[in-house]
Parts: sequence; structure tokens; C-alpha cells
Amino acid sequence: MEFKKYNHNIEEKKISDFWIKKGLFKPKKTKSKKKFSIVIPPPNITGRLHMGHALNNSLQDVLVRFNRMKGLETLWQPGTDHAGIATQAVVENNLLKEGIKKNDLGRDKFIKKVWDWKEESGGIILDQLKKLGCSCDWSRTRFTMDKNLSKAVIKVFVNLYNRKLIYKDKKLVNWDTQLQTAISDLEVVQKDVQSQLYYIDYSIENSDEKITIATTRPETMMGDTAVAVNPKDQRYINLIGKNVLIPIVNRKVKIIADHYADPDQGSGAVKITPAHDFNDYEVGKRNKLEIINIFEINGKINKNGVKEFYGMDRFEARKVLIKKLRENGNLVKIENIKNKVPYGDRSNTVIEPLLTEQWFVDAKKLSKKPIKIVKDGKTSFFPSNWTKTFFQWMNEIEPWCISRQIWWGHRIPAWYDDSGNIFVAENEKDAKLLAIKKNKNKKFLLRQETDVLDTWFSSALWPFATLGWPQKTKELVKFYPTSVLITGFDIIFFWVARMLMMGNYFNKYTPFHKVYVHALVRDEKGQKMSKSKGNVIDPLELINEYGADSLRFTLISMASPGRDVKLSKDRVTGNRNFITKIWSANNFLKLNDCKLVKKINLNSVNLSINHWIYCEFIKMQNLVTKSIDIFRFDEAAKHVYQFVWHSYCDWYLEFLKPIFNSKNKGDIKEAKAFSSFMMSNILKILHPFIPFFTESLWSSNRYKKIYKNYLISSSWPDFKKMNKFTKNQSNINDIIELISNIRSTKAELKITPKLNCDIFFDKKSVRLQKLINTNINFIKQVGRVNSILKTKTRNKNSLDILVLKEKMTLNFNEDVDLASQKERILQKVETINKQILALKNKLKNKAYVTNAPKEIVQNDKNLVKELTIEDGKLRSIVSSIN
RNA sequence: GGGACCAUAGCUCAUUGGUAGAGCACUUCGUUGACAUCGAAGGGGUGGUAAGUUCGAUUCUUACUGGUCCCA
Repeated sequence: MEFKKYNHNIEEKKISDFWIKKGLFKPKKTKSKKKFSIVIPPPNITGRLHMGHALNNSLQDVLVRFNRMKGLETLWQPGTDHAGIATQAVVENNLLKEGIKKNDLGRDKFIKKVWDWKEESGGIILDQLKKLGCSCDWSRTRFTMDKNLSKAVIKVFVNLYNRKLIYKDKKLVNWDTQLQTAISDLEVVQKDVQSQLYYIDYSIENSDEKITIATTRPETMMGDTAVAVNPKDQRYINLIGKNVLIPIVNRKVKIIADHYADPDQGSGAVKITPAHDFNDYEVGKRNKLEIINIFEINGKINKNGVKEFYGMDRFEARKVLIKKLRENGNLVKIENIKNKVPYGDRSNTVIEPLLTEQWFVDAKKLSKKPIKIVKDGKTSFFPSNWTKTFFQWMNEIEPWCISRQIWWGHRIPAWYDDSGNIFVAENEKDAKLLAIKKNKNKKFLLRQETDVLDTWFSSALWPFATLGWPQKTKELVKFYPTSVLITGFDIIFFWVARMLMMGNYFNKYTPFHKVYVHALVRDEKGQKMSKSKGNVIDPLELINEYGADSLRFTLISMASPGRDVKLSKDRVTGNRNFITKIWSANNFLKLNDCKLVKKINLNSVNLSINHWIYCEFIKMQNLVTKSIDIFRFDEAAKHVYQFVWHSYCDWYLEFLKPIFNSKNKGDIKEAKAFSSFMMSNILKILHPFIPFFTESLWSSNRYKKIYKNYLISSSWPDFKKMNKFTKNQSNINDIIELISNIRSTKAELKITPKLNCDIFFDKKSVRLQKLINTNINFIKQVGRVNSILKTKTRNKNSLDILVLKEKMTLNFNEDVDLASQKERILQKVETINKQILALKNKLKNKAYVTNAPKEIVQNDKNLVKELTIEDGKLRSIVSSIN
């Protein structure tokens, strides 16, 4: 009988639609009253599913499906993030292709265009998550710019402002000259680059002397307001307080003493440009220096610069300036050096420190509570070493710049009157009231702040805003705090830390109890996947080719804590084969009419192999449950894989065959029902890992009839140990050992496995005799044995082996290479004797015997005894070969 | 400069102090009844180096070497 292949493309689509149509992802009230909730790390609306998402969401789905099956009322809250800068850039570029400029449209029309784009393309990534099998409650999908979430953002802003935790300030910020907005320090990446260190002579006033300063950014000379030397630097001590003339610029500035100047760096003298360097800014504050800003917001020289440089780009200005310095003889030398240059993570252009007015969150104050929460273990990280990273950053946190000079995002709820007074309120009406109060009888015009908030500001509210906050909705009461957050380490600062700040400030409880931090998905060589390297593996391609289940199982089984996932197609292939294996095992059941027609009464199960597989199942079930509970997804996957392939398929199904061949109707009936029963429980355990395939088989096996549930809503196996089964557990394990021994002997003797043999046990113990008699059919068929001889009959092709600590004779009808067999046994004797010697030496050591635990010592003693007996028997086999 | 992590079979990784395991790859054998996307059997490791703690170290400590990453 030929079976169709499992078609993942058809089945996955069918089942996905069906789950959603039936509303099976929605939280369901349960008896236990326990809750389980996760909020999804909201993907950007501009995002497309990549391997990081696939890993992140596969892990979440394992937990969600597992807990749902365990009977907890489970919510996986989905949604997307409006991604201010990224989305604005995408829409802006699209419009440019049509020849439309953002500024020509104006703010309102442009924002409408962004919404149009969002409606059309913003949901793509969610559809991709559905393809992966994510069982989010899609009916509750939220978006950071939703009306209700926006209300929450406004409320939070106003609240923090009124408590002085948000303020406006003129400060040096990281300015992106391409995007023309401020960004936060986290959005700046320090890149190692090859650059030049320019040594430039500044001449000292009223003197022929010169002082050489070293700088990587000569163009900022135009904004210099001092030259600094270290007060301890003997070379320059006499120059402190004198004036120098900045070449080309021809402005006089003072030589000051400041510890910031490092005598070992460059020449030891540094130019100070407070408007364009964070360190210089501090020096400037300490020494009350003038601040001269020489850049426009697009990075071109402004009117504070030298006249001939007006309007010139900063990098062009550098070139021209150096040329001039060289001509004037001010340039001493140029050194090639490696240094760090700040780049914007979105624009990938050099970030310019710029003095502007921005809005800030007092992160220092908001960090206090999260630090305590994590210290007290109310939120804990897994793997725990992330705790340290978290503290390190939190303890040295800087004010968080939250204003962005873009259009797409939450517009800051602040209004200004004509005299520049600020009124922060939840709406214009309230702002007006505040303004009227302030302005008394004066007339005034109100205009709203044009800046929007950093996208992460709204993401920080995600765990409670998505559940309805500030309203006390029943979802908020039920599902906040969430059970666990699953995320990548790269957004611990961006997102996790900020959720902990906001969550703990605005709620009684911390937003999540546990944070599981997973690593990066890399290519098979361990390289980061990137478009430029061309080593990106597209999860959707893999889903198409191998099925979502294969991809999920691969990612899950490779998610060892603290390790990057090195993904290769070979891995996915291997796991696709695993699914095929189950498919084919299930076909075997179908072929033999193995059906689950009614619930199994364990007490009436009699077959030894059923006892055995049940015991093995329990062992696996407990290991998997425990592993998922402690986030060891890799271990969980390994245990179930091992059981299904090697216990259920390799042995159990093989043992079924002699039963089906027998005439015992009772045995056959039990075997048919129990094998199917086991399959149903295998599907349950596998469901969180490979949901589509398992639900598909569940349906085709009609398990719903018995369990009254779809697989997704069925209950997680929690079988208890059956004492009367355990004897057969070890019996069947012995049979497996016996058969394995026969097989390996044949293989080593180069005897084809097909060739059956007769066997005879020399000294049958009562237990062994019973064991063989009760399992004779298994030994004969699975072990390919003709008969078990009652009396010893040897021929020239007889040989002895040691099985279950007893001597067993194998009789073949074909010539056997006894010499090689002798060689083989002698080798075994040698290793056993080495082992015995090592153990004996160990036991001679008094310190060991007295200090080591009794069981360990006893164990060794027993082992010596057993090995000695084995040695003796093997030797007698060797001598009989002669 | 500060910190985190990693180094175990050819490759990717398990193994939280008591005789080193898995998957893949490899070798040999095997297709008329679940499965060649398969089965059976097998080879392969002085656990990066060096010291220390311990009766005992792959596991704990320290140093070193090499690699990855974060922060400044």
C-alpha cells in the first residue's frame, strides 16, 4: 500500500485558517484559574520576517501552546510597532519615486500617506508570523499608534512631565544630519574606522612659540574656544593662560589646564570645541568657555564658520581646510590611526553632537525601582548573566532624549504661547486652560510642539497599554503582569529596561516575572547574516521548502542558553526527516488498523511492550515538561526526538509486528489500541514544537472523537507511574540488549542480518528462562532467531557471546570466521581488565574510600565484581574457540 | 580601558564534582510489506594550555592563549 506524502504547504495553510476561524488562540477560562500571558515583541510595520523573528516567536509559541495545554488561561498578545524613523523613510522614499517631496505635501497630508501605507503593508509581518504557526490572539492585535495606545502615551507623558520626570533642555545631543533629527545615545553605534590624526600648529600670542595640537576633526577648529593641556604636563606648564591664534580662523583662544587633556595622546595638547564634542562640552562647562556652533542641521558650515566655508559640507570642509593649513605651513604631520566614530544606526551616517533643545526623560530616577525589582528577583533574567549587563547599564544611565524632529509618531502634547511658555496637557483644550491661567487677560496664540516621541517611548508601555491601560480592563487585571518576556539581547536596553521603568512606575507590579534572552541566529559558519554578505537565509523560503514545523523544530532544538544559533539547511533537512518518520510510523498504524476507539484503561493493559513503552513515555514526558519549565527548549526537543525515533519507532513498532502476526486476538486488539493511544500522546507532546503537522495527524486519526478536543486545546500529558508496569520495563530493556547483541555479533562477523541463527543459553537462570519464554516471539522475529534450543548442540559454526551476563551460543548455517571473533573478544577482555585495574587502584586509595560518598564507593566495588565475572566468562569463551 | 560569553568527536552542540553523549558527516552491510526523507552495525575525544582546590576536575578557582559580543 502506497501512502501519500505529507504536504506541508497545503496542510499548514488549512490548519492555520481553521485555528483562527475557530478562535482557538483566544484565552479560554479554565478550571485552574491560573493565567499565562506573553506580549509579543512588536515587530516594525516596515519589517519582514527574518530568522531572528522566527526564533523569537517559535520559542514564544512553544511556551504559549504548552501552557495552554497545561490548562492555564493563556494570552499571547500580538501587535506591531510604528517605527517612527524607519517608516517615515520608507514612505518618503516611495513618494520620491513618484516625484513627491514630503515638505510639499505638508505634515498632515504626509501622515495620511503613512497611514495609507500602513493599512496596505503594515500587516505583512503578522501574516508571516501566522505562517510560522504563532498562536497569538490575533483578534486583539494592537498597534503603537492606535487611538487607545496613543492615549496611554499622552497620559504617561503628561504625568511624567508634571512630576518633573520629563523636561525640556538645551543640551548637546546626538544629531543625525541626514535624517535631521536628534536620536538617543542607544541609537548611536561606535564604529572602528581608519582615520587620520592631524597635528596642527597654533601660534602663541606675542611669541615665536607654537603649540601643536592633535585632532581627528580639524574642521571643527572654526568652533574652538580653547586649547587644553594637562596641568601636570611639564612641557606646557609655562603656556597655561596664554592666548593662541587659531590658524585660518584667526580667533584668539586661551590655553587652559584641564585634566581631560591626556599627555600620552597625540601631542598632549587638544583643541576644545564645546559645541561639537561631548568631552569638550564638559571641559567647556568646567572652564566656562564660549560655545560656538558652526554647523547647520544638515552638517554644513554655518555663518559662525570662516566665510569661505559657508555652506560647505563638514567632510568637504575638512579637505579644504587641511589643504590650506598645509599651504600656510601649520600642518605638522598626519598620522594614520584607528579610532571610533559615531554612526546613526538608521541612517548609517556620522553623528554630529549638536546643541539643540530637546525633551528628556529623567531615566536616572525611573531606573531606581527596576534596579530594585531585579535585585529582589521579582523580574529575573535567563540566562542569569544578563542581570549583570542590565545593572551595568542601569546604574550609569543617562537622560533619555525622547524628542525626534520627524512627523510620523506620537506628537508631543506640549503647546507654546507667544512668549515661549510651555503648557503640557492631554489635549489642546486643557493646554488652553493652562495658558489662559498663565496669560491672565493677555491675548495669546497657542501652537503645538512639532516634535514626536521616540518610538521606544510607546514600546515601553507595551505590556500594559496593549491590555487597555489606563483603563482597568478585565484583560489588564487578568493578564498583567505578564508571565515571561522572550526577546533578543540586543534590545535589553532599548526595550526591556524601559518597559521595566514604565511598567513599574505606572503599575503596582513589574511587567513580567521572567525575561528569557535568546541569542542571534547566524549562518552555518557562525557569521552574522547580512544582505551585503549574501548569507541571509529567508525563513519564508525555508517554510515553503521544508514546512514551518521543520524550521521551528530546528530553531527550538538549537536554542541552547547563551549560544548563538548556527543555522544550516542540513539541520532543517534532518528535522524534516524526523517529521517524515512520524508520518510513516503513523502510516504503519493505519495500515494495521490501529485505532483509538475508546479511552484506555491503564489497569487492563497487559502486554509487556505496552508496559515498556508507557514507562518510557512517562520518563520522556517528565523530562520534556521539566525542560520547558526551565526554558531548556533544546533539551525538551532532544528528549522527545529520542523517544519518538528510537523508542517508539525503532523498537516498539518492531515489537508490534510479531504480535500482529500472532493469532492472539486479545493481544492484537490491545496492541492496536495502545499503539494509537501512544501516538496520540506523542502528538500532544510534539504539538508545541510542530503544531501544524501534529494537528493535521490528530485530525486524520480522528482523535478528537476520543479526546473531545482539537489537539491545540487538548490537555498536556501528565501520566503517573504504574508500579505493575515497571517489571516489564526492565524485561523489554533486556530483550533489546539481547537482540542488539545478536545483531552486532552478526555484523562484526560479516554475516548478513537476514541470516537467522539458533540460540542456546548455557546456564539459564530462572529469570532469564522466564524472560525468554514470555518474549520468545520478539526474539525470534525482531532478533531474527530461528529457534531457541533446549539442549546444547554445537557445530563448527557455533560461537559463544556474553549476553545479559550469561553465556549464549549462536549456531549459524553458514561459515563463521571464528578467529576474528576470538580477536574481538580478546580486545574486550583487554579493556575490561584495564577498567578493573583502574577501579582496584582507586579502591586502594584510603582517602577515596573514606571521603567519597558510600554509594559511589559501593558502586565501584560492585562494578569490579561484575567486571571480574564478565572477564572470567569471556576468557572461557576464548578458550573454547581453540 | 571596563565587562560578558565561548573553547568537548570532522562539523554543530549536550553533559552543573564520581567510568565523556547526541545530531549531522564518515565507514561497512542491507530494499517484496511504516519509512532509502530509511534500517542495522561501527570507527572517531590525553575535554584550548598551565597551575591550584579536591579522595577525585570536562565541570570549581586563577593565569595564559585564541574567538565572539556589549559598554566607554
